[in-house]
Amino acid sequence: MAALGYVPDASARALVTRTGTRLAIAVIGRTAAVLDDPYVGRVLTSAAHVAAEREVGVSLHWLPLHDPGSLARLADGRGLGGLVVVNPTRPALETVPRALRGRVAAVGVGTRHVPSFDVDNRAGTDGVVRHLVRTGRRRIAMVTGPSWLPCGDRAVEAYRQVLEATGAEPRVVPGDFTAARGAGAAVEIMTRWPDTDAVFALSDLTALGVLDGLHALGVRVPDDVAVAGFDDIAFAGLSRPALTTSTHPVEEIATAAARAVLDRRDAAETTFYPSALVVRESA
Amino acid sequence: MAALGYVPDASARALVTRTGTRLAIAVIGRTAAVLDDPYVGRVLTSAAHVAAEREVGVSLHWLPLHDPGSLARLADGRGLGGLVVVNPTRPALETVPRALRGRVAAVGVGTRHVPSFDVDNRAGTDGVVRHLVRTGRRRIAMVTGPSWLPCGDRAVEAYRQVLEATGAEPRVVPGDFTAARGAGAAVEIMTRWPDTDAVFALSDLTALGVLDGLHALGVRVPDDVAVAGFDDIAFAGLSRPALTTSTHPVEEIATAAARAVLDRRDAAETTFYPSALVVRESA
DNA sequence: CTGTTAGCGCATTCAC
DNA sequence: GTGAATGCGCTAACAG
Repeated sequence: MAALGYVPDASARALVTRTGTRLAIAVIGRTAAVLDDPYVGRVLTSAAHVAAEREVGVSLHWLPLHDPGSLARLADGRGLGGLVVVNPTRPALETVPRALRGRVAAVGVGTRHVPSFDVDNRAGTDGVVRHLVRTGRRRIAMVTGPSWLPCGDRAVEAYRQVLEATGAEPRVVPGDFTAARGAGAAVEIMTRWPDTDAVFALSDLTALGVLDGLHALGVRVPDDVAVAGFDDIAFAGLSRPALTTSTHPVEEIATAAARAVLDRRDAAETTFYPSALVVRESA
Repeated sequence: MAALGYVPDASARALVTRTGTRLAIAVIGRTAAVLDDPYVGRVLTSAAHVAAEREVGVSLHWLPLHDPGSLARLADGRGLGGLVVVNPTRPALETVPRALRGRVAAVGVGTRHVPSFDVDNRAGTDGVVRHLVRTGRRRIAMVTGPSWLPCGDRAVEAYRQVLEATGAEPRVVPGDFTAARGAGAAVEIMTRWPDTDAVFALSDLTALGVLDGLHALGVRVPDDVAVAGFDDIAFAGLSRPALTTSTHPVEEIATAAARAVLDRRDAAETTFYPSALVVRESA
């Protein structure tokens, strides 16, 4: 039959199975940091590409962080073939209705019922901070992500552990993934701890902002202070100095999440993807 | 009835109207320049957001440039609620079947049957080049886009006209929208015309590459040579020196194109969106 | 286990 | 004009 070029009609199937023909991508958070994040575009692009093979489409939903009902409302809608939640919080995931079990995946932390496809932030951070230590840095500061993002916890923990091993005090400053905050964080760090010799930001955009902030302070990178980012966004290699960072297979992660949902494969509770150090000029 | 919260079922409607529940985004070209272009992500994000309101989804398709049949094959598939073609060539648009008339839009050049939503490249280029002239530059070179991209023609034409008005000779070098090519183009330009005092690239990524190339040659920007880009990508404001460019409402354009298709509004043959000069440090 | 049938929710058609 | 019937292409439930 397939030899005759038969292709099932997605709409008809969706109608009768009451299952919908679209894959919703829900991004938690509506701050500028999230809206402008190229990361979301990469996830969406990969998902839309996977969806194309299955005759379904993807839709994008930005959900407010502090409205627990919004995810449930989205998931209740008809026409939903599946759901991929980006950067979820665990409480938010608890609100997805049972009916969607097996058709939900998370890019970020997951729960017992929602399989997670995520970057191994712990190992990634460990790799970056160890690189800083290996190249002679000892007074290393870290700019974190938004406090509500659970994925940042593992990274901060890894940073603390490496520093503890070297006997150094942690110097943690809160960030929000924006470049503007990076510039501010740089000033804050150099004011509080003037002898800082390295800054690790949990976001490339923030790291680029740190580069800017340090430049404005007259601090040379990497001579005086090394700077490292996280994610390896497209521009990381184009900044001056080119940004040392850790690269993540975002496309691969998003593709796997989309496939897991569309193919109703029950994935492992958590699948970690490697974070790989990319040494450029800034550290 | 709507007061009772009635929402039509998209799948059922799609089934009976044989019209599909997804909006396909077809991107013409499979070169690295297109695949890595953040522009596509922005278009897709906007389209997916519009689609979300309509209970439909979007799918993404990268079409080879030299396979005229690919667009027709895509358009023939069922499940297609509409089609938005990004960066189309006119011959490619001619291949979309009649059945889709009224449900196709182009982001880029259009045809009689395919309404176009596009940046006013002519006015944008005019604005940038005039700015260079106004700030004292006279020997201005231009790095174009891929030759097959029709949208570049208007820009090159505008560039030539401004230069003609100043009595200067055009210095046009072919580009491909990549940063790597920008670096190469910079070398090429400074070799062929060593007295060049400004470079305008029809792509920010290329302009950033030009910045790199000039830096390697020991040329100071903007003191020796001014550099201007086109598009105002996210990183344009973060490069050093920050890139002077022209900003485009990509989200607005993509949203309008998606709406035109999904709402079956017959749009004007061409809708131009403004290109607005953003003066930063590089020019 | 194979073959048949009812019906998903809507738009279109036809009868009135 | 308003209202009932048909069928889009498929899956699930059922009968043989």
